[in-house]
Amino acid sequence: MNLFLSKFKNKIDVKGRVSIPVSFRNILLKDVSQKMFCYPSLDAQAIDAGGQGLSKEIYALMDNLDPYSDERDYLSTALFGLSEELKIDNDGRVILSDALIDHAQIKDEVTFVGLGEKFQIWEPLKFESYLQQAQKKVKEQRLLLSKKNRGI
Amino acid sequence: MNLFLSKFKNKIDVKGRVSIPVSFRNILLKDVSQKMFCYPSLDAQAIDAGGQGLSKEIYALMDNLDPYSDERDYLSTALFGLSEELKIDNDGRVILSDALIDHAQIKDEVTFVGLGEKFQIWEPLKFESYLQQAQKKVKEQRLLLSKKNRGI
DNA sequence: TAGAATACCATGATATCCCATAAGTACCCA
DNA sequence: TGGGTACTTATGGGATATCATGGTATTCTA
Repeated sequence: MNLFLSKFKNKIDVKGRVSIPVSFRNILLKDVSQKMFCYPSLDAQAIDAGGQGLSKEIYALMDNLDPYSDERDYLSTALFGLSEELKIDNDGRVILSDALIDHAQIKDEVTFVGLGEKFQIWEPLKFESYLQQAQKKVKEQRLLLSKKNRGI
Repeated sequence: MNLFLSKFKNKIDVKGRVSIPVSFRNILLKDVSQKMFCYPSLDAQAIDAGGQGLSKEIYALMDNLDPYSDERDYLSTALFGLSEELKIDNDGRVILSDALIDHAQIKDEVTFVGLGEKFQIWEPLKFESYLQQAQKKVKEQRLLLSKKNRGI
């Protein structure tokens, strides 16, 4: 099982190119599409990204919704309207669209964060503060967890 | 079953490499991945580490949570975002990431401490004081217990 | 044909590989 | 039992490969 793990901070050059960390890249390049699927994260100021698995997951999620519901309209606008399949170039780089950059408030550096079956792309400082928040929440809930799962 | 036992103090060289104690290494190398899975310990200033078993345990823990909950987002960020699968080189060494070194306040030496199914990596002095504290706690517990059950 | 997108190349930093060595440990046999 | 020999392990160092990143050339397209 290949998971997106760890975090990496990379630069965006004057042409808007950014290197995908090699460990993430290798997972993405196993797909036939050779693309990076991404869309604005629904609850964070970040970009959600992954391979074909993630794109299929999103399609499936949409399929479960009532075709003429507001919910579906909203989701398909929020997700598909702004989602992209970015081509990975020969050097393992992608160019993020203006819409995605805008959503995540990215400037000239990004932090890639592995989340298992997908990953996120953040503006580095925004991620650091989110991480602190996440760690705090996890610690608060750790007592609950440790009763079911020893030692983690 | 193979358990991580005992403790070992090893050096970190100028390239950041550190030898995994051979008894630990042999357990890790039984996995196909040939990797050491690790992440910052949630409750100690140390690194938690182990083989694929540990990584699967974490993955299973995550799988039990609602896919679109805040709880899952926080936990996957704190765990997957900060965990790593370090490659073990031909000489049985790994290179710890800056983030891990930072968390554990490691300089140029580390203490590997076996904890059964996983192990921890500590800055040696920090581990010694933690150990003393732990032993003190154990003695206190003993006194309490021995009043009810003589001779434990 | 200009501008943008894409492919191709260059480079410094760093990780990885491979070999050397010293200290320790196990082993063997007189 | 003692002493020597062959392994094992931790650690150091040089050579090589990889990666992120910057830049140039080529192709596409409008």
